[in-house]
Amino acid sequence: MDDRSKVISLLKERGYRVTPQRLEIIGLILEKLDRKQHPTFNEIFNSVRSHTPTISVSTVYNTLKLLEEIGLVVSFEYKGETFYDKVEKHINIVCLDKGQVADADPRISEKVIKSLMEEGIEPLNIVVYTRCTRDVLNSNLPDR
Amino acid sequence: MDDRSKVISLLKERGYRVTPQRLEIIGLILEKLDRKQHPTFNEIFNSVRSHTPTISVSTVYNTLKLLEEIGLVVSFEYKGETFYDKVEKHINIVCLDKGQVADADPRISEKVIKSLMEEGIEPLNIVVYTRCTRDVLNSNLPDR
DNA sequence: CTCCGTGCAAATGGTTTGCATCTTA
DNA sequence: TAAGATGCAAACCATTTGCACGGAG
Repeated sequence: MDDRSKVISLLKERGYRVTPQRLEIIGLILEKLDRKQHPTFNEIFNSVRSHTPTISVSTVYNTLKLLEEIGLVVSFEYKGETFYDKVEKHINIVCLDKGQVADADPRISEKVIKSLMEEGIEPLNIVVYTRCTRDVLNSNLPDR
Repeated sequence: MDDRSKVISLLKERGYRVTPQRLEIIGLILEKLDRKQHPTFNEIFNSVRSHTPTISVSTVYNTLKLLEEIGLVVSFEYKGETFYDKVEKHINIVCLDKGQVADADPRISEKVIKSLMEEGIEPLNIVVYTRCTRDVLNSNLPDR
């Protein structure tokens, strides 16, 4: 069962309705996250709008909040914008110089998360702010 | 030489003027950070205002940005608010349930920062979002 | 005396809210 | 058909901007 189907049954389970708008948003955000992107609200809103021009901001906001609540995505804020991300455990590196966001090397993430878990901290999302150099961001440069 | 004096000479060095407003803000924020607080913009603004009622929002914003630039503080955003913090290396735990912010146990922070540095990442600020339990936040519960 | 900094008010931009209308279950 | 979702516009709130005035160097 893929993520999309999982989310749909989760929605039904918890008494939320499955609407075309929600399906559209779920499909698009999963697509972006699969590509290792860290989409902002506006990026998500714009791609949703390009498919469904009448959809409203409030619907997209509500849906994203819902998806966060049911554990499909996590979010964090930077420079006044909300970024969305997959729940899968990893570290987000925010480059203070360029304002870019990228995943840290999985091996680093694994090590750090292990340290945290050993001390009883279950991280849902980790954001590390740094002055980045290319080699830190590795090959995971954001492609937006 | 204490932090306050260091900042003042840094300002002069870089050609920034030392104004009574800046001194006031620097004094108050250092006081809060020394108490292990994680003040928001509004908390800082309000205490500054209570001492200097005519100071403007823009001055406080400008000064905080300046202090971040010269490396006195770091900041991160959560639920639409900006939190300020000391630069000293440590991990901030944000509790998604209660919206509280607290420092992680120094021993955990040390371990995690060591892992990051070993991989060439120099963290200026680390924020871990979690569903907190009292024992994770330890004795470092925020006192605001 | 000259810039830089300040204060004020208006503008901006992301997010939320209220409400009438529509739709899922 | 009834509770819940949607779309729209207005409201909100944190932050930024423009500009005349004031003070640090």
